[in-house]
Amino acid sequence: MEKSFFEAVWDVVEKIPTGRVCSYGAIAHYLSTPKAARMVGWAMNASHSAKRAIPAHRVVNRLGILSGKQHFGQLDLMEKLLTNEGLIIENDKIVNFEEKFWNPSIEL
DNA sequence: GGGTTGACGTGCC
DNA sequence: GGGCACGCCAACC
Repeated sequence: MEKSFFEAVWDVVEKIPTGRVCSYGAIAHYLSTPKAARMVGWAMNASHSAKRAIPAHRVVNRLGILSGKQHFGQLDLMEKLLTNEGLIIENDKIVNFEEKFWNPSIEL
């Protein structure tokens, strides 16, 4: 019973340290499928069905934009969560994105 | 098996 | 610098 892509993505996402963020592309690249960044986002969409709690708010696109905030129910929720973890959000974008960026390929 | 989808990324205008 | 079009690949119907 091999883990599906979703589970593999979730496994990586839930390892993102608090106060750190990651991009879909970085996760996809870590899974040796750099072109499949869209699948990571899709896995996030399916994270609601996951048994474990997936910190999907720590996953943004490569620009550090909270592209998936509309999937959190409240548009303020994702930003609020990240801000609560010490990140700086401005116009739905992480200001200190590069500073807080967490690359699984390097740090994991 | 085939077409559609999607919380992306890159390139081009 | 912002916006649009194409590509990419796995899951879903």
